Amino acid sequence: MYSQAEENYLKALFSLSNFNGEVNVIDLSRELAIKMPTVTSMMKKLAGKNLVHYESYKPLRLTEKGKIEAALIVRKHRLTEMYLVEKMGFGWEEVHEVAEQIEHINSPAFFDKLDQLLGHPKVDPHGSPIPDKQGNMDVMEYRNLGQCEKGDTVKVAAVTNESDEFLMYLNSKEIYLGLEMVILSVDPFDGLIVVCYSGRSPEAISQKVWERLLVEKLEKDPQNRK
Amino acid sequence: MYSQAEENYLKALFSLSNFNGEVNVIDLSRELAIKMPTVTSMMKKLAGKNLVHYESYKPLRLTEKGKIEAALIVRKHRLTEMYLVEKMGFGWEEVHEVAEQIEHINSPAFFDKLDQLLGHPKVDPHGSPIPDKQGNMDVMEYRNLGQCEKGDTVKVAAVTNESDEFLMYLNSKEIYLGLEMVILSVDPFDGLIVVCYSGRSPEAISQKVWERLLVEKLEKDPQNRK
DNA sequence: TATTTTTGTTAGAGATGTCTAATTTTTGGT
DNA sequence: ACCAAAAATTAGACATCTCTAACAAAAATA
Ligand SMILES: [Mn+2]
Ligand SMILES: [Mn+2]
Ligand SMILES: [Mn+2]
Ligand SMILES: [Mn+2]
Repeated sequence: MYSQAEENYLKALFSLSNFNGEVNVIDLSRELAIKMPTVTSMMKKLAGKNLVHYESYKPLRLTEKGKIEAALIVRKHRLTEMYLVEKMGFGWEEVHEVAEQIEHINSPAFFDKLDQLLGHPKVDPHGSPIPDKQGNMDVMEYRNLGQCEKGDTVKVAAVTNESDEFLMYLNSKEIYLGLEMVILSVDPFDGLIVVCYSGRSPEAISQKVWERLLVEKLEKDPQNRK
Repeated sequence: MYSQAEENYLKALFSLSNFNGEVNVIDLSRELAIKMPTVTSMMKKLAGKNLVHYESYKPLRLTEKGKIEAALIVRKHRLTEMYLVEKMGFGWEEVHEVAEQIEHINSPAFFDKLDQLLGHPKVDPHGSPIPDKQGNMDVMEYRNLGQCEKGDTVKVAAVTNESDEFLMYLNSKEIYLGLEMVILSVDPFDGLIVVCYSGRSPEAISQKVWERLLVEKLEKDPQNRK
């Protein structure tokens, strides 16, 4: 239906859309590593296909149709990642690149099968929600580790960066989705957070790392677990 | 490494290469449904990459490098088809189109994983041999059903056409790879072959169908098999 | 062998998606 | 309000892959 290039622009617009849904040309340009004039001309093309609202010098916005089409590509990407991890035995640090390619495959039957074999999963291996077949995506209400305080018990719910270096760093620290950790201290000066998990000795987490971790805050009730 | 277009030309050249390895521009043009001038210019480009021997008005030939690259794409196609059928539950009539796309994915780890999960299969769901990682492909010595005679017992070994209509026709007749059939009669005039298999009542097979079936001739020894 | 048909090449153009250089508009600081 | 910096657009070019029209070579036929 849409070219691979068009799909990549839609997906980038979708992920850059903030609360008001506005995206600047320069941000899209940086995200895709494509120069601004190229972005501008593609935006005019997508506007012609009713996928983007475009007016000169105004911020970009996806149309309703554009949002749905983008979400459907994100769906294919995330189903692919989930299948690669759950059914084929890849690590969560190995799947983003190849999913970036497989998401452009045109075969509804193929992606329906992934979804079926996975039992209609709601999140991908990085904790991101998988949009449904209508293009609706749940908004997850996770918080940043930095928004927690000493004494909180939190559960790792998602990562906001999929680079293999970052994920391999987490692997080396034995940090994975679902892991529960207790916050021992938060340093307001350098942003260092010390946590304890899995019965290991306390571990310092730098801001660079915790900025990329989303967590769920658990009730302070150590009784009813472990 | 190579573009999707280049890969499709390589694969078509590979499959059209007959005993002497020569392919005419017009045949490649028909196979790919691409006009002859376009084919000529792509051949010059592939010759520049040392994948094709090209001389004006002479038949086309893949270089050794071209043969290997082509075989490696065929390998990806056939591993994909095998995985879709064996591990995901697709029918053999559903997989060719999507494999046509997935074969262009650039991810050695992905195809190595398919190969490993499948236990290093030697043939695909249509009975075609899967080239190894060096690009070597076995030459199967199957014969056409038309080259058999009354009384022969044969085993269906491969199909030479992957259209879903043909494969669904075979499905409807309960003909599949590995099926053994006895040839009851061969009509030299209209090419009709009557066979018996699976304890069913005799079935007439038209030339259009048997031309697309490759079989293995079994020893005439009804003793050691049911 | 001469003619016709088939096959293949050349020339020129269009669609897509990218770039750089130059210019314009908007934004932010003084 | 003015100026400088940042952001965005316009203009023009290029690579890739495709096409049609015209022409040339090779093969088939008479
Ligand atoms: Mn991803
Ligand atoms: Mn992509
Ligand atoms: Mn196939
Ligand atoms: Mn293909």
